[in-house]
Amino acid sequence: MNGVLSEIDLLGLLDGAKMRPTRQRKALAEILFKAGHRHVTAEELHREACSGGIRMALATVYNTLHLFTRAGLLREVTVDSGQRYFDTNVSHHHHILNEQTGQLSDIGEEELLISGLPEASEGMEISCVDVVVRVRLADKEKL
Amino acid sequence: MNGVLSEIDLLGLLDGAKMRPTRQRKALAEILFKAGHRHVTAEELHREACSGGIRMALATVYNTLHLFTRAGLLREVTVDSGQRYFDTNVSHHHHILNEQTGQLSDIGEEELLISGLPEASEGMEISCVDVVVRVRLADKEKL
DNA sequence: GTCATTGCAAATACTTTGCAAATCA
DNA sequence: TGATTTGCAAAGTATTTGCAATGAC
Repeated sequence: MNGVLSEIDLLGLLDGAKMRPTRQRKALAEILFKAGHRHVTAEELHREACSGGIRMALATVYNTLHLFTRAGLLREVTVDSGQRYFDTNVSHHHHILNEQTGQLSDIGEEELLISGLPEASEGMEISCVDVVVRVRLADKEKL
Repeated sequence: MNGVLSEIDLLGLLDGAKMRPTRQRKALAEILFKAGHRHVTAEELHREACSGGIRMALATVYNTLHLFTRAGLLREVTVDSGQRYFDTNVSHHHHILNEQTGQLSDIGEEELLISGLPEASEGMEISCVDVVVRVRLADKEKL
């Protein structure tokens, strides 16, 4: 079954990250990792957990997202100055952002070729290059 | 004098944007536009204004930044989920971000060549493509 | 049973709104 | 003078912290 993790996998995931498998963490890990790649905000994830009947403070969602990120299970994506997005795809890649809905999707790193990148200045190194393609509804009224 | 705007220019700038030349706006416009291109956060700009002896609420700085942005005098840059940056260079271009200091600098649009961009899906159009090159102090301890 | 770790209330950081005061015609 | 616009206090979001309660061993 593509993308589906069993209970065992979730436990292994948490254990590998040296995190105790609490009720809340298991619930969040399941939502995040059970079905393919996802992009979530803390608020969305919290809402989903609540819908699933898991009582949890929003702050716990934030704490868990940060712990997962530190453990390399998630990656933070910066596309909005108002909200943090977390991506379950931790390999390096780029993003398409729907400006109207806030919906994010992936562009594989290998799909884009960027040339002309400047040298990092003396003593500095490039840590990563992020591309965000912003899209919106096409303007039908265009003259 | 390279990059220096006279009082007349500042007034013309505000007038062109149909904004009344209040004491606060003139002060902020002077800080922003008197010397080449800048990248500022509201907080930084407020601090500078205060240092220059111009009393002003932080909220006024935000309001003015938004008004300037709507008037096309500034452009918002998204590189950090925690803070809004405003850029006095309103032509389309890319950025280098120093992850340690938060310092931003420009990469001209013509310097980078990006190939392999996906088509916008049906009914959508690409509004812009933003590249952020994140740099940090080179790791001298590298093995 | 112990004690590192968790989960969440309260605090903080950042930004926006609503309206009294100021400004221009 | 009256409509319009401004500037800022207060309110609203988004996120982080500190510590009492918990739960893994």
